[in-house]
Amino acid sequence: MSQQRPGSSGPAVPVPALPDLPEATVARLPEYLRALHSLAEAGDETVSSEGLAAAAGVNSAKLRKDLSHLGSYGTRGVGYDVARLIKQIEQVLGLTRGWAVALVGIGNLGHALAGYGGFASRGFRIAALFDADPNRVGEEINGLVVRHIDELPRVVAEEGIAIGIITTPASAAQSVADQLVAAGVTSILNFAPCVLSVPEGVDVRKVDLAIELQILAFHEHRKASLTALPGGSSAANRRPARRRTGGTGSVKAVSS
Amino acid sequence: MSQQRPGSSGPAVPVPALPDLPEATVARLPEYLRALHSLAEAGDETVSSEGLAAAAGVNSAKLRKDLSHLGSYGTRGVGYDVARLIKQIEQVLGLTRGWAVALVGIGNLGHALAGYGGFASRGFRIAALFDADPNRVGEEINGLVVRHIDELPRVVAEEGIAIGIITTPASAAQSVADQLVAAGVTSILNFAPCVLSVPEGVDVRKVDLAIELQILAFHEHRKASLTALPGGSSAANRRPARRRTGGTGSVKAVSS
DNA sequence: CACGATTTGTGCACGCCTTCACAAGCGAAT
DNA sequence: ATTCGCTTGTGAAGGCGTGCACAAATCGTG
Repeated sequence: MSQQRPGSSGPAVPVPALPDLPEATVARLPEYLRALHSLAEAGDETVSSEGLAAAAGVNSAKLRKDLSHLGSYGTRGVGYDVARLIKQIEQVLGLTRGWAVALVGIGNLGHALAGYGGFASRGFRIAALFDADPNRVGEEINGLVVRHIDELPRVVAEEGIAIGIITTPASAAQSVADQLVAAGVTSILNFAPCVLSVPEGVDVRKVDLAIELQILAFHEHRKASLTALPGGSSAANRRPARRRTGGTGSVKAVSS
Repeated sequence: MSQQRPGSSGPAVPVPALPDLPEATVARLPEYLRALHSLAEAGDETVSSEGLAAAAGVNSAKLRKDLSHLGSYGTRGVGYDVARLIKQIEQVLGLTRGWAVALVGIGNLGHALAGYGGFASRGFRIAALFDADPNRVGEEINGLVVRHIDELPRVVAEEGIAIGIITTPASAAQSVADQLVAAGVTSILNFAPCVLSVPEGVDVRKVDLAIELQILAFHEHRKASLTALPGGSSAANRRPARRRTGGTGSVKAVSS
């Protein structure tokens, strides 16, 4: 594998040579990053794969393989240098520059996201707020003034915005997505419960809160019907409180 | 924790025998459900796998396989009966009963979720709001009064709450999770950026908004470095606007 | 009744991801 | 210098999920 690794200390090289990362790994890197920041705050200078895996809620073997994909920097017998690994991951994820983000749809959720502090602390700056409703335009949230969506193209260009967040009702989402794309945005985080149609080259990630609840409901539903079954009290086969993360559980079935 | 699905209209067979659903399928069923509701509103009575797949943003073969897992109800040569399929999926997901949900942490995000209309319309009722801050207790949101978290055990029992949503800061999340579990909640949707530790049998799903942005940033970062590469203007190899959903794109690398 | 058009349901092969298990490598202690 | 304990990095195996391609089934029509 190509494990390019120019001196990282010298920020001379912007992007060494993007390693080929499995999508599953990319999705976990941010979680590792968060865990690392937490460890750094606690004063830890190094951490073992076991320790970091626990903090991130994953399997340690998986963690090691993930890190190995980006030309890992661990020291056998010791572990990983926390500060170094943070820089490495931030580099790979492209977080060394700040990203300007446009937020469209200042309703309930949009309002909350506009005021959410969790973005700024992780390299994202909400650079502009938009809405189509003239009554909302002009309102100030967290130091930002809500603009009319017609200004989108100009502001996107001015601020160098590449990422957009859609928090409009589903009925408006596609239109907003089209406008974002037309304005030059190439990554969209969609909170509206609908499928967006975008041209090749534009990335869309969807977050649907109701869907998350429905998935939980399924498991809840299943658990409920399991307890009311022949197997009797399955308390016996419960393991000694194994700790789980957001991870998936296996879905076993009751035969007939 | 009783299950109980009241005999919905007609269908003689209540719950044949919980089918063994792959987790990936479970995660997609809610999306199909949303698409189906949309089709029903449009007046469609039947839909082909191709049509439904398009509306849900997935491959038609995948859709058929997913549906086949729950003892499919399609008619060859015709398609699926929309109303019937809706009932079927709702049955499997356990949405025939309404789920009472507790929301803990009435900050920016919690406030927004408390007022979010997308839950009620999909079978979830926010039954109670909690916060630890005495200043927030008593506030009324959307007809609900914020209670102190000490009341959690009583209210959970009274309202039959099985699902909890955590929208507190990360520092408080673990403690809140413990309290939820102690009160009898067995499914948690966690918005706090941290790993929760819960006993076996409790499901946790995590939604981290900053992580979503970081994943987008990675792809954006990659796209940016690609355009600045030898290949020249890749405008030529753009396909005629292939439509994508929240789905994943493959992460191809630049070999050299 | 027979036929053709259409669409479902699924066997199969492929690729990705996960997990195990272990050799290689590093540091500390003797 | 050597040994010993610990931890990383990875080869290999297994499982899961995806997508193709096609047989089976159903409806409408003549």
